[in-house]
Amino acid sequence: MERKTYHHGDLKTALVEAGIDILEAEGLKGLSLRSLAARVGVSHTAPKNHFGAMRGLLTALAAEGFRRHAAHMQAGLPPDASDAARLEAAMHGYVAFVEAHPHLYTLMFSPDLVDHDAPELVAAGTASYQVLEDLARHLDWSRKDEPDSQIRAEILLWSIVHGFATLRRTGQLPVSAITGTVPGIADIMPRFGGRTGD
Amino acid sequence: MERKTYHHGDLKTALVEAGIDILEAEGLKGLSLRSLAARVGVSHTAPKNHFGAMRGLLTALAAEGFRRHAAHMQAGLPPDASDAARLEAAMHGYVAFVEAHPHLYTLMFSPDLVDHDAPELVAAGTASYQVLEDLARHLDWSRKDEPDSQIRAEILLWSIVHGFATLRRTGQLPVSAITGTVPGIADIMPRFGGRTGD
DNA sequence: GAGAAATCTTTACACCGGAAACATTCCGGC
DNA sequence: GCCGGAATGTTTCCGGTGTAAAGATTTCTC
Repeated sequence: MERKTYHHGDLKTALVEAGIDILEAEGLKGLSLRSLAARVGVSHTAPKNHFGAMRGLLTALAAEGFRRHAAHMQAGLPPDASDAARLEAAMHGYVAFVEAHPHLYTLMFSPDLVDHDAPELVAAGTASYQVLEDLARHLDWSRKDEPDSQIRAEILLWSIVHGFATLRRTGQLPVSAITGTVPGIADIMPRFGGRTGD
Repeated sequence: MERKTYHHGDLKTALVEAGIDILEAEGLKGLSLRSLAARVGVSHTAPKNHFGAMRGLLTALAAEGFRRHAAHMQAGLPPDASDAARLEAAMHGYVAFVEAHPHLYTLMFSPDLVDHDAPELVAAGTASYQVLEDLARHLDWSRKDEPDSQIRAEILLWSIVHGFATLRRTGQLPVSAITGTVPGIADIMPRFGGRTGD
């Protein structure tokens, strides 16, 4: 990739986009500062000006991943459906995103590769979590014997969807008619005990 | 580390032990063939004879991780307790192991680093999963409207414990009185809908 | 005990992330 | 309009990494 001007113009966003492209095409092992810089048409030390070091770059990629993750869930919500149906759709979207972008999702949950305190990453991750939380809030998870049942239900919900998606992504779950299809998540939702209001 | 003989004698197991030590002490980034070989007192190409390449070594470490994971859950089971209490104990043991060995557990679920088809790894992983499955089998998860409720319940169970543990490990869950303690897992078990037989 | 196989070392290579010094461009204050 | 500092990008160099190839040493097998 060539360019005429000494300055790139919008190198930071170009690096993030190219980085995600490489990540999705070749996985983390194919993503190096040098391969990335070459694709954008820049020297391999140019990214340092924008991301500090490799960790900063990966942090930016993870943050962008969270933004796309949240947007993907939002985009798949049926506008006029019940709260339960909307939550179910978000869970489907969650799992589908992981299946479509396994390497990106893995990076998003790789605290050893990423600066997990970076404000951009925290904001994006929180916003992503909020999609599920907002939908769950409208359902009634209360149990009289549990004072914190709402937050517990949210954590349980997130654990299920994250756990199921990562088990599938890591190939631990056999892909069969029972376990392989994303709708399996919805099928087990009635077990929650929450009254969905249908 | 020095040695007198040209041949090490039991290099393979020594490499696995030292590899896990490094992994737990310094994380994956601190584990290199060279650092590992230096610790064992061997040239950095010696591991190739036993593991082929880095991927083979990491696969062996992951397999050993699954064996220790299963053993840790087994060791914590109360012998004379109810089936539900034993399952609950196994879930606690599961989460506790992840908390105690975060880097090792991450490696165990890193399909990009590991040869996920290696017989040794498949066997160890299956055995680990069997611990939970065997305990869950004794409980009644049946729902008349779900033909595959047993396998669905197992997957749900595994998703919850794996999801919760990895969310904690990756620092996504706030560590508070509500969400930070491992017993939180047990608290939400009644939501399963399974009749625990207590 | 001799030849084959296993194990370990040495050497070399391509690639990597990062630091440092330098080149070029942009931009705000005059 | 221009000028000096700040951004941005390049070049060069360094230590570290995994792996391949060839040679050294030991063990195993017949």
